[in-house]
Amino acid sequence: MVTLSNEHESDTRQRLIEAAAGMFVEQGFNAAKVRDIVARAGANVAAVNYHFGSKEGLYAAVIQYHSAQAIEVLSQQAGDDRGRTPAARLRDYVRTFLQRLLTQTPQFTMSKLVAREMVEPTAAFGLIIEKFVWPQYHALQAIVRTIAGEKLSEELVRRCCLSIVGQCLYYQFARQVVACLDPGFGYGPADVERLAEHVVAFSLGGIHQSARTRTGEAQKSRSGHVNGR
Amino acid sequence: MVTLSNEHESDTRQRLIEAAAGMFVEQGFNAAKVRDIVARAGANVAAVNYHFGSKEGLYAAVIQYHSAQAIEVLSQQAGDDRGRTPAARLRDYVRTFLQRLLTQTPQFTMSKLVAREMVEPTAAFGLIIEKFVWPQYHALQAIVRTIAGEKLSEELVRRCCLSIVGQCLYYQFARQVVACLDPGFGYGPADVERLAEHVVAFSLGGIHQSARTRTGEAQKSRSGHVNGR
DNA sequence: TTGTAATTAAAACAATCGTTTGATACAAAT
DNA sequence: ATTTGTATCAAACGATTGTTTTAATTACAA
Repeated sequence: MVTLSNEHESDTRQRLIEAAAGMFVEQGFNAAKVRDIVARAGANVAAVNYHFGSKEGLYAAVIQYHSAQAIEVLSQQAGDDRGRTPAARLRDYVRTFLQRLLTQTPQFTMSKLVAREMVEPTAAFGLIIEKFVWPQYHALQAIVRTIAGEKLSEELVRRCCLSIVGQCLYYQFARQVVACLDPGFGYGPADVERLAEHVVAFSLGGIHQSARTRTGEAQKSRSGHVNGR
Repeated sequence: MVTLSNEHESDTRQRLIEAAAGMFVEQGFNAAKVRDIVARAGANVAAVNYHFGSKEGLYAAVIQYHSAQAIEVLSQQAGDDRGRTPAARLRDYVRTFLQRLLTQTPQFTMSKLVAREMVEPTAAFGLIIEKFVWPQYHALQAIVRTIAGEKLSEELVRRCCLSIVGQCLYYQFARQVVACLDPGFGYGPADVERLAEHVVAFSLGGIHQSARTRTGEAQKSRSGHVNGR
């Protein structure tokens, strides 16, 4: 209620949101402790309950704050797809997806919060799915469909989409594992750029192969097109 | 120390391990509370510290117990690769990987614990990586290499491997999201079987496409082989 | 300046966590 | 029978959690 159109608009409130966003991204909702958050914000313990009612309220405020920012960016990027090749659209999709997810920039905090919600859902899960996951998922579905040229069943389109986002999200979910299995990958802009190129190429090949293999007779696909023979 | 060759071998100890394994798989190490574990095991709260010293000790015992069982299964499956086509080996790899990861059978608990360690590492992380992730990773690397026919750089081999396991693990990490985006997927044996077929086909196409695109000039791959043009 | 509301701060609250204690029962050994 | 070692239990411990209280401080209007 005090959120908008209030001339005072406490500075502590904003610092709490930013500090909490960092902690929630780095440690998740449950692992992030309010005493650590207020310490990072330079505020008192009671401040979170005073300004947001509860830890959950603070989390909701964090989501709402970065939501507005993220939706704004999302809307301005959409619409310039006309004339572009389907593969180029997939490239853009994967590249921006990975950049927002993996690079350290304090911008695009929302993408990391969404990823957190996937592995450790909170009360905001439904809202996150509706406002961010579904739209992006549908956009990816459209891209995959045009790439496959209507040769894919709806089920296989879903499978391909999940394969694509699964590849990307694994690098965020399992950072420590990636650091072990691929020590050369440093999550820098250049690394992310090359990763995006791989995911795009890999997924383009995967989509076309799925379109060839068809949906029904998965059982006897031993005699398919890409077998090592 | 008291683990083997002890005639008493408390029954409570075993019940604790099994109950704890379930809780750790379902909720993770931190979210699983010892009072819930002992309740499921029908034991007293003090039993955990009496038999295992601490919650971490219980977790270590769970890992050790299912480790032995899992390594046993792993060793008996290896070695029957001779004469099989590379694609068939990838099919076996993905299928068993997904079955162990996604199906509900109390067997193969280890796979789910390994997946948990990836997103929420504990003190056992290093051991898990060394004993389970590395071997499986190397096996997959060998398969991918033979499929690509030496045309892939080592970096791209790693990328392809991570793309494959990323596709699989996403269905375990983000179960709730999958349930939203693909409500028809029920994690039953038939679902997992069809998913495996997709991941194999998708990945075979991805590997071959990666082998075509090559490693260096990712930048100008706009004129590659599979672009929608 | 004074009065009023908003904000901050120190302290404590109640609940929960992993852990420990001390008593008790039971078994095998002396 | 007594001792010793093992196992279980109810109860409580100390630490940490999110939350609340109460008073002090600040900011702004009358």
